[in-house]
Amino acid sequence: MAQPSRPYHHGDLPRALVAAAVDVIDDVGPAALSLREVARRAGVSHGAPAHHFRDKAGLLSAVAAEGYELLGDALSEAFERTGEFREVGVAYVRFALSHRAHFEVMFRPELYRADDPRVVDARDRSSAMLYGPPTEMSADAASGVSAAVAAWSLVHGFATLWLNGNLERAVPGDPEHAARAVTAFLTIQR
Amino acid sequence: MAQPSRPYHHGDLPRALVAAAVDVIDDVGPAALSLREVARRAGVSHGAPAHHFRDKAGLLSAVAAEGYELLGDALSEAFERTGEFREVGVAYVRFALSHRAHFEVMFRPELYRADDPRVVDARDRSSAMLYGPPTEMSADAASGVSAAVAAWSLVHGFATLWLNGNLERAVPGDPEHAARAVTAFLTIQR
DNA sequence: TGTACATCAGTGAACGCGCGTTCACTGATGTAC
DNA sequence: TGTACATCAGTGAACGCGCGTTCACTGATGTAC
Repeated sequence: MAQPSRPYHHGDLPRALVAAAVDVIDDVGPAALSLREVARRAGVSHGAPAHHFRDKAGLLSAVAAEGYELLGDALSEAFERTGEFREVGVAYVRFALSHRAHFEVMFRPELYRADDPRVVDARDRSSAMLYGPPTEMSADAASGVSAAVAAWSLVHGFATLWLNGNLERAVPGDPEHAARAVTAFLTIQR
Repeated sequence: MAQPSRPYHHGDLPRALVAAAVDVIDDVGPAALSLREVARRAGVSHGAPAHHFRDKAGLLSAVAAEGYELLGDALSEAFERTGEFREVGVAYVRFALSHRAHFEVMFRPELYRADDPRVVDARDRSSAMLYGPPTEMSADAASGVSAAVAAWSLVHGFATLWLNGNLERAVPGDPEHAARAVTAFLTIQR
């Protein structure tokens, strides 16, 4: 009987490498990620990642793209489920906290190729949920944009501060609950 | 006549090294900073930094501490000058944009020793400006904390998104003006 | 005024390490005939 | 059914690099006597 050990061909190494990269980032942060450690965790030789992603920026571009895709999905889902823009913001925070590695890469564009087509597509799609959710914005367009920027800033700042451990003392409870409470201070008519 | 070249003793190498570190971070970001490059820019041998800061985390702790000190100063100054809590938020954004290197280090505590006494002191002092500015908070304390967290999140998120280039399309003008506009969406009674 | 000594700041050679990248290779798979 | 060949995936040795840290040293300064 042949050993059931790993076959020579992996099957879906690109996906496995992205998963391993997320794993590494959870442990050491996005800047300290090395291709060799990713290969190690995926159980392949250290030359293998270059085959699929060319270099480190290529791999992180895939992580960022996947992140924006997941974020876009999460935001649409929240709006469709509740019909409330506020819940889109809560979903943004929930995404950041539950996909920390993706989130951290996404907002460090110097680490990957921000003009990668898949990244651009996915980013535009999730931006659309933040700037132009499928309801009418408030009367004039400029203040509508400002309102969207204010909302985005609020939830992005909350998520960032939470991930950095800056809110632990002030907001000891469940972060999602706290995020919902914090969005109550925004006055956005729609 | 003796050459007016650099004397053997520097005079204030610790200060020069922190300044060089800020310079390096402006160029390559806080994660890619190396002690050797800092020493190179300060014009000393690569062994010299260890004399004053022990290691990289030590140097970055000094950058973070200086950052929190400058931030605390900026926030108090804004409140004393205008008497408006909103202008404290605008000052927060102004600080982040004009001291990018400090700001980026401050909010990446994994890069330095967050329990360094000088860091703790300076951080507490600037936190006090965010959480307990010298006016009475709104009626009940809990919602006062939430309000402060909301305000901090808003300006922190705005600054972070701006620094990452995420707002360029939506908010093309002067960031400080945009920041002031965005804070208008916060309803905080005081 | 001068000498000896302690202290501190900065030097530069040396070390070992993990990294990214390259490249000739081998294993596995699919397809044409 | 079988054989030859092309293609793709993954290997592993090799390279050169910049890094952090260590350490014996040398230069400069201050102080005691």
